[in-house]
Amino acid sequence: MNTAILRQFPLFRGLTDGELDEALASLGAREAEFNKGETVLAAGDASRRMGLVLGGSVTIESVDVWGSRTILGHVGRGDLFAESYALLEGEPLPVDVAANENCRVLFLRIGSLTEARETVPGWMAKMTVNLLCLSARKNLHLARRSFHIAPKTIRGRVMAYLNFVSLQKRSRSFEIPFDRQQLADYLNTDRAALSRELGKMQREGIIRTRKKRFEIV
Amino acid sequence: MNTAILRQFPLFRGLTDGELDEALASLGAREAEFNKGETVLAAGDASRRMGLVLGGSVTIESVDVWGSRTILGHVGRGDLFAESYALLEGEPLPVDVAANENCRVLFLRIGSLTEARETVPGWMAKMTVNLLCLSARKNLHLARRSFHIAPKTIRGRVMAYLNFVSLQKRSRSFEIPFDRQQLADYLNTDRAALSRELGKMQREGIIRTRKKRFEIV
DNA sequence: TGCTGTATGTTGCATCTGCAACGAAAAAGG
DNA sequence: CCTTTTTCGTTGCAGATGCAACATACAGCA
Repeated sequence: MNTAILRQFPLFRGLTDGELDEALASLGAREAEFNKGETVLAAGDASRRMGLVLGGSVTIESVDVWGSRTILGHVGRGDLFAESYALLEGEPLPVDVAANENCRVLFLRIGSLTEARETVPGWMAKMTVNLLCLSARKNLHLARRSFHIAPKTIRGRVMAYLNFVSLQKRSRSFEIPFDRQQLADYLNTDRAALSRELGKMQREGIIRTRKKRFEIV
Repeated sequence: MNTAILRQFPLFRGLTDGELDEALASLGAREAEFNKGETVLAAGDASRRMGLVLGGSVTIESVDVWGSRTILGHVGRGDLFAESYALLEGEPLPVDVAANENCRVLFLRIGSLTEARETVPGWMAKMTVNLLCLSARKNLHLARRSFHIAPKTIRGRVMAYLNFVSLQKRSRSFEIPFDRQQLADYLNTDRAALSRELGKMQREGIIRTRKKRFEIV
């Protein structure tokens, strides 16, 4: 395992070479490769492992009792998955994780981070802080999206989202990181209906848009 | 400040008396009372404080540029608010926090928890772990709700939610913690439309329900 | 018991949305 | 330059949803 590469990831930020080795050993680090379509973690898994995507990407999906599959999100290089479940006892994984393309994953049993102990090794203190930051950031994104989806009309959602990006970029003219289909998925709506509403908003002079570029009038 | 009471809260779990005192001092703990309706934290606040509700409850709300207010959530005794923003630099608070009723709040500047340091005091290690657990748990709830709201029809949302509660309680018959209005709010839909759909599902024999009691057939 | 306020069910209606299908435009690839 | 693929806009239509208004059931209380 190439520790030089691992240290690039936020999860291991600040760790010395020695600490990184200790950490990997203590957390039962195990690297694995998956081909596109293979199952990385199955729902119900109680092995308390989280994953760090070293390369490629995985998909979080849910299969309900009727067999219909819902994509809940994508996780790319450098990002974690199943970390909340790995941390909390008694929370079985409610979703499946599948390889979105050929990918490499590092599994870590991070449950031990939360066990009470007399003295805390340096690597553990640092990784706990790193995990806390990552968790807080994921929290921010989840809360933000939940806010953008809250309005019951497509127009309301579009406004909430564009308003947010505009504030973030400090400009009334900006580009969004989504194409139409992705924006529709993010806003939990239909692409055609989204296009229709965007067209209507343009005709009303509220916004101007071409492709990923938007302007709020 | 009554430290005996504070130690009941998960945030301070495992801290000794001495550690708790140190922690409160180092984090600039400040207790404050608010009357119903008063602003606890205003959007844009960059003071990097998080809040712990000691008594009563507060409301997270957002006011958009048109002045319309949206309730994003309630935070009750023992729960935290604004912790993700307090932890992450450069993330201004995007929402308002207001007193839902007369309440007492403990403010803490927890940003220092993430600063690199040579030696980590005991209280800091413990509180970091506690915060990590709380953050992970909040994450779980956010992800769960986002999953329950993902279906585009009311029926789909109801099924997703009831399916989850049923699995959690390991029974096809159970009570939910929401009344109709609250369930509608949680599922991001209209109460009347929800009632209509529940009635339809009953006539179709999919479920049986009276008040908060549900049975999946 | 009777009164009152709250929670829940019901319904009409205008509107919105999902879905499917199609064509144009742009991008990608030879 | 041409072909193929992907992205995007448009539209018809059936069905779902939000909203408002009202009826009913139920619980708390004098």
